[in-house]
Amino acid sequence: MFKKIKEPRISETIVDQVFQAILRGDLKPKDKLPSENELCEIFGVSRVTVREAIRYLDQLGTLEIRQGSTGGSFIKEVNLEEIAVQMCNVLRMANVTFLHLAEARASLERMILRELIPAERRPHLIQAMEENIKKASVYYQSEDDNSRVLANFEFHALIAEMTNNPIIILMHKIIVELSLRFFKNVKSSTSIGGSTLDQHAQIAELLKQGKIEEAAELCANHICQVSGGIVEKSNEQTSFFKKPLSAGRTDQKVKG
Amino acid sequence: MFKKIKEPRISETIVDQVFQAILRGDLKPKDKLPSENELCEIFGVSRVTVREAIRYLDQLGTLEIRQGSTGGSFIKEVNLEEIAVQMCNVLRMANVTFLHLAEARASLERMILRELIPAERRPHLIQAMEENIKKASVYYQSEDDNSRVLANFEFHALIAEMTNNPIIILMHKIIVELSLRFFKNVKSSTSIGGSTLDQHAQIAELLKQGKIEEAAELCANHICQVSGGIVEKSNEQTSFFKKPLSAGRTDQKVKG
DNA sequence: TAAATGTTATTTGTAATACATTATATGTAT
DNA sequence: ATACATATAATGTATTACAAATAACATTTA
Repeated sequence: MFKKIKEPRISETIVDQVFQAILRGDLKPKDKLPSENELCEIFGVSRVTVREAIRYLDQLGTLEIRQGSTGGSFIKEVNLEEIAVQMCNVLRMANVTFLHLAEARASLERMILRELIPAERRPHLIQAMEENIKKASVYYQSEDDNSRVLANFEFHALIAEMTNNPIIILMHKIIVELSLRFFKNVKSSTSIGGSTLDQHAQIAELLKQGKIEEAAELCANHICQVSGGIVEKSNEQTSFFKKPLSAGRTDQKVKG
Repeated sequence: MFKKIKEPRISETIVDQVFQAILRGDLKPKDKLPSENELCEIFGVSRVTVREAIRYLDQLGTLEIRQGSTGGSFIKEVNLEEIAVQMCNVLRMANVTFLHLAEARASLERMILRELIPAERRPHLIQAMEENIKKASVYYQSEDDNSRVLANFEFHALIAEMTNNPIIILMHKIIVELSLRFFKNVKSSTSIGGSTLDQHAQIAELLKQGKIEEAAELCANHICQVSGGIVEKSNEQTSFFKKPLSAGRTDQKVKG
């Protein structure tokens, strides 16, 4: 009969107003919000509340905040890269394992290669791939683990970028970003070696020959294979960031 | 050669400490953080700063905050549903159209049905689908648009849930959540009618007969078809939340 | 006794003020 | 003109105070 009343925080209503202004087009990227003090007057609330709202928008990647006399809060263009990083923070505590990531990425890239790249864009993709391979081959000779990993993921990112579908691109970015963090944690990137480069070249070659289905299949297998090797090396560290929760524990304490 | 120095906000370092405590396992779901005042003493900072950190964790879905004498900040289990909703807020400003969503979901579900559901789980899926169809057929007779839309998406969510891969499930949830918001905006859900129900039944039937490939294909086509009808009805409203940015505009104003 | 009502203590939510820090712009002296 | 000091305006943080919410306990009342 009656609905439970849940007063939203004042800052939330402010956030909403700003969002609405953006969606209406009253606020566009590069535009500057009034200063915190001005906003206090505009909304008739304290600076604490205004700042809370600004924090929210900031953390969402909506704002760029600069200090100094010409500083302030500026509306920012949405950046998928940032969103992906943001997502990773959230997912740190979810039960995501490296195998989940590998499985998802393998399927995703196979799917993209199969169905989501218009034929006329394929030449672009192939060219980009070949350039990446050329660049990467330099890194692969060096002993810099990090560069090798990055070059590897760059190759795979090319595939996602070709879709022109921001949702697909974002999903791929999230997976890559999470995978990268895994690499940083386990330091087993040594499993990315010359064979990786060879397989990348093969994929490009297959695409060139119009053997889409085979290229897609090889790509998926390639991901599984590399990931499998890594999981093996890192042994029990497959659990992503977090060991499985141990049983009971109800005391309430922070590390002081 | 040198990296620009960007002093992190104090609150950010606090957030990090809390994160580390969680990842180490010192803080588990249901645990209570010290009260804001206690945290002030622990970290030796003001309440403003502590609250800023708490806000961040809260918005990430890490905390549940309760007021009152037994209130406080409690660590919360990660909830994919919430994350998806959160993501949508971020994506409101990205150039995502309904067609992007439809394309992504069609491909995603086809992919899942094809490759990501272990054979032994298929019976569960089929059963769940049949139950959904039974439930949904009631709603479909009523004239409640909203219920019909929800029942429809529930069917498709079943597919994602069967993967047991949180990344895949999350991606699907994000797409569904965004699609739902679109429906709320354009009110053209009337295109979801009896034929939808029929097609759902067909998909379940095909799966029952072990015709996986055909089921996957039908599912994808079904999504495209329904979405196509909706786009047609909503005409130029395909642009999701935001019209494409008009050309220049550099003045700085908020709606005061 | 039991149910309704009032009281209290604790915790988060908001306000107001002050000062610190940062960064641009402007003026001044060499 | 260049280098340096200064002014200025914005965010970042601290402090104090009070409002509002909420569970637990105490009190009243039928």
